[in-house]
Amino acid sequence: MPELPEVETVKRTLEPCLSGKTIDSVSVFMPKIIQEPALEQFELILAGKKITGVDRRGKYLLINLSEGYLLIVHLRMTGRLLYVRKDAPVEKHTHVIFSLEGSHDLRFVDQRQFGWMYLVRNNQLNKAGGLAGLGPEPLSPELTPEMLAAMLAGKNTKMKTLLLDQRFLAGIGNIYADEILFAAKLHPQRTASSLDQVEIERLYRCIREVLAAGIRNRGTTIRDYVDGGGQIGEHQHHLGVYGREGRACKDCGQPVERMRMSGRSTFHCSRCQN
DNA sequence: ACAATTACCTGTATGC
DNA sequence: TGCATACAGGTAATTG
Repeated sequence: MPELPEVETVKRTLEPCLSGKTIDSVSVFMPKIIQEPALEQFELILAGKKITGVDRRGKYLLINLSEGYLLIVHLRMTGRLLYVRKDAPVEKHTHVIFSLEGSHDLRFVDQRQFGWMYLVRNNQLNKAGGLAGLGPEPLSPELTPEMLAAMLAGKNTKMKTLLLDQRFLAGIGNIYADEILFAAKLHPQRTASSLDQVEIERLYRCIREVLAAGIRNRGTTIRDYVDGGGQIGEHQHHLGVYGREGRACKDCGQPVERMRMSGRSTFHCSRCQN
């Protein structure tokens, strides 16, 4: 569910609440969420650690802890990390509770149980899932149009598939992939190597603009997504094609089409996107 | 290299 | 009302 703009919004809403707080204790109700280390170790190590900061890499949340530890969380489809008062009722599908010093908990809630977390030393983040293999951050200054051109060169993969590949760029998912291609006027089935320089520069600009707009609007809430404070996003009101099958394209009025690519619903306007 | 399918889960929407 | 089916923002593993 959450893509880069949503995870970034969670990060921004949690950071001021968590930084400097000590974790008193941890309760895990769904052991399979914890990938590493063993459950007793997970709870034992976390007790007494202080949270020193919160970062994001792709769709991963990185919670920095004292003594060189790092808690890595991936929300997958329906995961939520919520900063809530300790006296708030424990909602359904609450799988982990971090009891913090003071009045609040950090709770991990996940209806579909796809999310997971790793606790590692902060020099061993290669231990956690696909984190080490992530491509560049789409919004970082290090990504230039020239670099994007080099990444696309010689690839026969279709653009929709490529944008979903976390090793290509980190953090783009099904909604923003469709929105980026619509903004860039590129058909989802175009192959990477077929883009000319003008199209690459347009793609570069649209990747950054679309993701930045998602962050500005505090993420897209279709059904489940909320930020660290439980607030829904607003970007669903600004979507060009995603979820708009049969409705008029905002640019040309022709009905938006839906197809299936890489097993995912893919929306596009066949008049605007070539 | 690239594409397509399945699995992991629960909940919701749709059609009959 | 019940029941079956399809689908949902992600990723990893498997097969072709």
